[in-house]
Amino acid sequence: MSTQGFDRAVVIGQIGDLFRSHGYEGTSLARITATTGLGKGSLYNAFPKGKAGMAEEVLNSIDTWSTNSFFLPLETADDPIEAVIGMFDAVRTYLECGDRICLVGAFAIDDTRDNFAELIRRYFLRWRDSLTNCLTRAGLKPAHATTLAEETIASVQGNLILARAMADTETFMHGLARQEARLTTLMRARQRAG
Amino acid sequence: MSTQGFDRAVVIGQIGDLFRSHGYEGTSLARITATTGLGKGSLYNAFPKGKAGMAEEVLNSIDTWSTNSFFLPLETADDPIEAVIGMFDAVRTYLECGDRICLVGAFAIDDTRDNFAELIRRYFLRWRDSLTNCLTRAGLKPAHATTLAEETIASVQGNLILARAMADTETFMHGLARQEARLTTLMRARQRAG
DNA sequence: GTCTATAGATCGATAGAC
DNA sequence: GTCTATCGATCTATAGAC
Repeated sequence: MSTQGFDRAVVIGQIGDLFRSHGYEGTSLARITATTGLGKGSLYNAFPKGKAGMAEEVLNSIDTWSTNSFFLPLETADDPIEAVIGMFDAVRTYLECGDRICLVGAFAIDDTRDNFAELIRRYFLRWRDSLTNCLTRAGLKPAHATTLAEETIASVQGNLILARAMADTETFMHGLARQEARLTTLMRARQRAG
Repeated sequence: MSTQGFDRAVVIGQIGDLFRSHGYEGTSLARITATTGLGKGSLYNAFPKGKAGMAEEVLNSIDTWSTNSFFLPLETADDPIEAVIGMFDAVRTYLECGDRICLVGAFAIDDTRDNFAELIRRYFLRWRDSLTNCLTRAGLKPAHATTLAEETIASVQGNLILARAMADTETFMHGLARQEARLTTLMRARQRAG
């Protein structure tokens, strides 16, 4: 039975935020019990695979959220420019203007990656390919679109690190705004040309 | 006396690589003794402040290396274009074409940052300002130069994450090459105009 | 399903022999 | 200066009462 006395989605969100703050290794079960209010018994009942299982579910929930919020819109929206703008808005909201990190990217940095390699790889491939798809439908050449997509994702991840390192979230917002303008300008130029 | 039976620089390099692979929290003293071949007694004799002290020295050694390898050249070289190319070469060498991560950036991601905030902040500010300085001397407007400098650092950090996430170092090399071409093209244009 | 108690390993750090 | 032995705390995970 799945008659649990707590909201699984809420708990997954809380655990995700712990991973964001302390990293995978730095997030102890003691911290998780303190934040969620659940005992270890409840946690292991809900997540039989322990901490690794929790991380997997957190990553999957991020994937689901991203799919609904911008992967699918990028792949199917009638107006590609709107979809790109929507992606930047979603990213800004999700990353709280640079205060919050991208957990998938964070896990990719050290050997935490090796434990979730396929999930991480799929996530970034999907992001790149859905954005490439969108830019292509806007009239850009596929090779150019792929390059732009990779540069956009790198821009998000890099500006996040830079903003955190300099303790200045405006750095993140400005960097994202420039990249957004770069894409929309190119798309609008194609729109006028076509 | 500093009569130690080992090469301190080598040990610092080994510890730095451990931090790169496992993160700060994930790097245990057991791992450090296994890799360096030094017992805990030797380690605490050499680093009285323990793991935090080791991390501080690792970060300082990276700062020193970067200062000599590209901060100072960016600030003083007669030929700004050469200095920018030299910076990209140094970064490619240091990060082993994307196989190795930037430890300062990695520490900036989670709350490890809080323990080394000033060191991390100073490092990225110096990088940004020395590159801005170089681009300005090449004839670019200061505001534009600062923006380009931030975008370049973000590009390095972001392409590193992207390459690791997709398990493809070519992504990193291509991203870096494009950013390098972007900067040198702008500088050469100013050179012809001036 | 949730809790407390606890196992067994490992953590960072220290003490003391040599 | 380097080692081994060990401390007390903390780690992930499990057992068993309720």
